[in-house]
Parts: sequence; C-alpha cells; structure tokens
Amino acid sequence: MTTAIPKPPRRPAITKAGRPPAERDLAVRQQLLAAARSLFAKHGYAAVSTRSLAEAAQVNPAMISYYFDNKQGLYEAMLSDTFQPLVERLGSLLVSATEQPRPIRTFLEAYMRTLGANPWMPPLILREVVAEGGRLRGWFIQQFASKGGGLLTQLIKREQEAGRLRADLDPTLAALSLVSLAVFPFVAMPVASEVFGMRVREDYLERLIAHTERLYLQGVSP
Amino acid sequence: MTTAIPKPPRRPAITKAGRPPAERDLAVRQQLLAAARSLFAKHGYAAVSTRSLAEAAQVNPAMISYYFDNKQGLYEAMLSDTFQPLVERLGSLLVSATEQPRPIRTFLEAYMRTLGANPWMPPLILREVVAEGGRLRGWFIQQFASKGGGLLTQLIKREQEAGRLRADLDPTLAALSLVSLAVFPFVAMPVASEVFGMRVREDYLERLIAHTERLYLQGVSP
DNA sequence: CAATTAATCAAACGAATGATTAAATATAGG
DNA sequence: CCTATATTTAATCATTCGTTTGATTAATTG
Repeated sequence: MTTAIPKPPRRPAITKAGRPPAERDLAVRQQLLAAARSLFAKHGYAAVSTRSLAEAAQVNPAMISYYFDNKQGLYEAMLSDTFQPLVERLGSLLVSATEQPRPIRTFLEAYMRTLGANPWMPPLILREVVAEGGRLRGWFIQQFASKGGGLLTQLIKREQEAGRLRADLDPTLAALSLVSLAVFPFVAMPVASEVFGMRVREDYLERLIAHTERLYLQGVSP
Repeated sequence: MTTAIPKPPRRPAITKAGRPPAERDLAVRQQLLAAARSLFAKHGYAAVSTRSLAEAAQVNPAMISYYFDNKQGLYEAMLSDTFQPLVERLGSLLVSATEQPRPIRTFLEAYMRTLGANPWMPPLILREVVAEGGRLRGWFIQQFASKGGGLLTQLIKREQEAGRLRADLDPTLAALSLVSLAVFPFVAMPVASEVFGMRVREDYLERLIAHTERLYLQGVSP
C-alpha cells in the first residue's frame, strides 16, 4: 500500500435513532408487508425499490434487512403471508365442491367471491404465476395440479359419466373453459370495464356469477 | 475549487471501433428491436437492463442511444413495430366478422389463430395492457372501445334481436365471456398445460377453437 | 441499578444502471 | 483523392440501487 488513507471518522450523528417507546402502533414488520403487497402487485418486483418500499411503509430502509434479510426476503414473506392461506382455501373449496349437488355453481361461487373479495390477488397472480418468469409458478402449479392431479377435470369427468354434462366435450378443455370464465373477468376488469363501457354496480358480482353459470351450462343459443 | 485535478487524458484507445464494412447482415436496429421484444415480454420493462439488451442483440450498449435515444425509446419503438399492425388487424377482423353468416365462429377463428401465431403477444398484452400501470392500456382501450364503442357487444345485441342468441343474457357480459374464452387459454397456457396435465399436440389450436365455439353456443349441459 | 438485548436511525458503501463521450474507421459525395 | 458523414467502439460519467455499518436509545434481564 502507498498512502493508506485512514478511514474518515464516522460523522457526529446527531440523530434521533434508538429503540422507540413501547407503543407499537402497527409493527414495522406489518407496515412493510402491507407496502410490499401493494407496491409489488402494482408495479412488479424489479420496478419497486427498497427505498420506495420503506417510504410507503413510513419506515427506515434498514428495517428491510433487519426483519427480512433483504428485498427478496420481504417479497417472499409477503407472498406466503397473503397467498398461502388463500390458495389453500381455494384448494379445499375445490375438494368440497366435489361433494355438492351443483358442483359447478359451488365452484364458481367460491372462486369468484374469493377473487372479488381480494382485489390484490388477480394482479399478483398475473405477475407471479401467469407471466413468464413468475416466481410463484412452480409452487402454484404444485398446489393445484400435483395435489390431486386435476381435481377439476376429474369433477367434470364424473359429471359426464353421470350424464349431467355432455359427453362429447374434452373434459380438460371444459375445465380450462370454466377457469377462463371464472378468472379472466377479474384479471381484465379495469380494461374490460372501459372497453365494454361497463358500469360496475353494487350487485355486479352476483350478476356475473349467475350469468357465468347460465352461460357455461346452457350456452348462448336459444 | 481547491485542487482542480486536470481530467485524466483519455487512454490510447487501441480499439477496433469505427464504421463497419458494408455487409449489414441484419441491421443493428433490427437486432435491438428483436432482443427488446423477446426480453421485455419475458421479464418486463424494469427488469431488463440496457446492457442485457445489447448483449442479447450482440451489439454495443451505446447503439441504444444512437438509434432510439434511450431505453424508453427502444421500448416504444418495439411496441409500435410489433403491436400496431396486429391490433389494427384485430380491429378490422372484428368489423368484418360482423358481416359473416357465423360471426362468432369467425371472431373466434380470427382471434385465436392470431394469438396462436404470435406467441409473444399474450405475455406482452398481459404486462402492458392488463397489468396495472401497463403503458399500453390507454392506447389499447382506445383502439377497441372508443373506435366503435363496443363492437362486440353490438354484434351480440344484433344476434339476440335476430333471434339467433338467447335474449335473456346481458350482452355486455356475454361479450366479456366470449373474450374470456378466446384469450385466457393463451395467456395462461404454460400454467394451464401443467395444471391440467395437457399434452399440447399438433392439432391443439383447431380443437380448442372448435371446442370453444361449441361450448359458447351450446353450453355443457346435455 | 448495571449490563445486555432489541429496535431504530442517518450515513455510507460497492455494485449496477442508464446514458454520454471521444476516438476510430468505413462509406459516400464532390 | 480528399473531405464530410455515418456507424461503431471502449471507456467513462452521474445516479440509483440493495445493503451494511455504527451510533443511539428503549426495553429487558439479572
């Protein structure tokens, strides 16, 4: 070494740091998780900086490292916090729909109500499952596919064998169509409402569910 | 100023820069546009660096500034290059479907074939139109909504009035359902094929179109 | 009460990012 | 042939990014 410059002494730090008085209004951890869910859903992982997360949560950036190790950790914690319970619920709803007298109506009710009640879910699914490179895709597929191997397809097959559904339809495609009708309206809602000039009213969800069941069962022909 | 260090002289630059011999195999501009379409569709705008774009295009990073001003410019050039012709085509296909004897079949054929033939389209639509904050949403909505004010809805209304479609369905919702069935399978294909354990075969597109028309018209009930 | 631990802060660090520059060189135009 | 222009290069710049640091203070522990 030639001129080993001695590290400049840390500046005075006339800060107001320190452990805060114990009236935790809403734990820093929770504020970060909430900000993460909102921002990541809206802009995507790469487009959200740790500084913007900290600002949205009204928290010091260092708190991300402190509670979640790093940005990726916060992201994953947010995903399990918000997704796991819901996906598990959807999984069991699918199982129980199998035992109902009108399984398709039951399926549509459960899924569409859940999506309607958790508006942050569709955009997150879009980004993290459907979009290429989504970080949840593998896990999501496991939850729905390997766990029971296409329950929905089996349900439709069973209904066909019982003579309650047309037998000339490919059950896999019929399942895909049902999911399309149940999910797409929520995913595309902001666009669809403008393209089709919809006014989303109070009873919109009810009417959408009823419409979807009718259409799926009987089609549009007179 | 205290010790105005004189700018260190630019180093020798024993480079092989300069205008290349005139055998433009595939213009730098085109390589950049191709790389942009592929990378932006796969990872999203923010997640793609200019360096990775340049590397994918096998081109010097400075070429982005040279041909497109900046990253944003390359992005927008790529969008108009790849989207505008297709969206215009879809718009006119919708108009002409109106005049066909089986307008719904015609609509499904046109849209599903176009989506199937341009596999980069669904993910890009997802990111830039459907996802919140998508940069194409406004323009896209204009193309489809303001230009004719819900042509598809009008088409369905007309078919209802002619007695060829059930009159008890909300035409707006019926239009939304048709789009759901036509678009979602392409958007969700990578996931759906695994969740439903599909093997996507040669004639998959044909079968999907036929299935969708049958289902939409007649439903799944026997 | 003294020592330790937990939680927070301002500041800084190194790496990566988008962008620009000056040099270099082939081509085009007279 | 000479000059002006177009296209490319390596190097550099300024900024932002994710993360770490060390100081600071409240709470907890013994």
